[in-house]
Amino acid sequence: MEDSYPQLALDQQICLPLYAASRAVTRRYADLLGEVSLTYPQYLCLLALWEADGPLGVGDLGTLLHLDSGTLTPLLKRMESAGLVTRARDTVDERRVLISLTDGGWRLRDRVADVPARLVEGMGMSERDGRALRDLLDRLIAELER
Amino acid sequence: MEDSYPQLALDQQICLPLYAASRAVTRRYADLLGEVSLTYPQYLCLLALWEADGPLGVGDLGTLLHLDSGTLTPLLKRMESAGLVTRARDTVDERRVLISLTDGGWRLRDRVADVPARLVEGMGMSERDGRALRDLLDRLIAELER
DNA sequence: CTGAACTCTATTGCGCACAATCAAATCGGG
DNA sequence: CCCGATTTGATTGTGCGCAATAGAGTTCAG
Repeated sequence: MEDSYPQLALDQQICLPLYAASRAVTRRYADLLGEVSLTYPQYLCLLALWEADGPLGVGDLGTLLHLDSGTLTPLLKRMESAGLVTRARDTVDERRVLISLTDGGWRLRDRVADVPARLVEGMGMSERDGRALRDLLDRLIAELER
Repeated sequence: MEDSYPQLALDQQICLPLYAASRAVTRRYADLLGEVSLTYPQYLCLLALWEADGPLGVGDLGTLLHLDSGTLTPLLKRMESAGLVTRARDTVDERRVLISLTDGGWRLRDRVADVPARLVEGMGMSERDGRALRDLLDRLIAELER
């Protein structure tokens, strides 16, 4: 066996579990969100808009979700086609496009209210471990996005 | 403010940091791997092949990296075009396609040997926290893939 | 007032991810 | 030996992610 590159061993990498876990969670969300024809990033946009309780610019959503306009623009257009949001130029600053929830977008809130609980249930993780994980990840993000 | 759906608050979700951290790490890898024209999943394939020290089937790679053939087939064809691997039917079981490293694929090993160290450096995470994070993620993956 | 710098979104192009489907090869019970 | 079930990889179609670029709108120094 080759041990000349121990630092390249697959099970030494922290990146692979992070990458695999993220995709595994996304797949689980896809199962839960398929019932209401939402993808996981679309669901995240709705979370942000429900919480903001008012229009958000594309850039605001990008900041909240760490996504850029190249991802968000087509995603938001699909959500507009699905009747979940409207897109309108800000009359004050016409560079901005304001995303607002439609009634249909608001209505979905009830239908996904149980999703977080159902997800956590499938993760088999204690409250304490969950907090520890979120804490480590938040620190990692802060460090990497400097 | 709306507090009727506390479980839908963005900062309560564990999914978002996981998702954002994974993409942040991938972006960092893209910076490091761009020098040798590798993408992050391609780099993971190489890690697996270097370690196996012999041909792997597409399915073997899929198991190791938690990826399926729909992702791997075109990815491996691109790596074949780049002269890093060869793809050949297994003469014993002709359903299988064996992926082997070329000399060019082996040569990259030296050129990326410092990547893990450079990544960890930018993550600003102690050895202990790194182990704790990997441990939590491994348990999460095991639970979600049941 | 004006033009250069800056901000914000859209577009393009490429590379994943993955569900669904398919076809070829292999295996296994009868 | 044969046929149905299983395994394996390829294909197709949709939806992200993101770098690079473009272009309209805004700001601000001079």
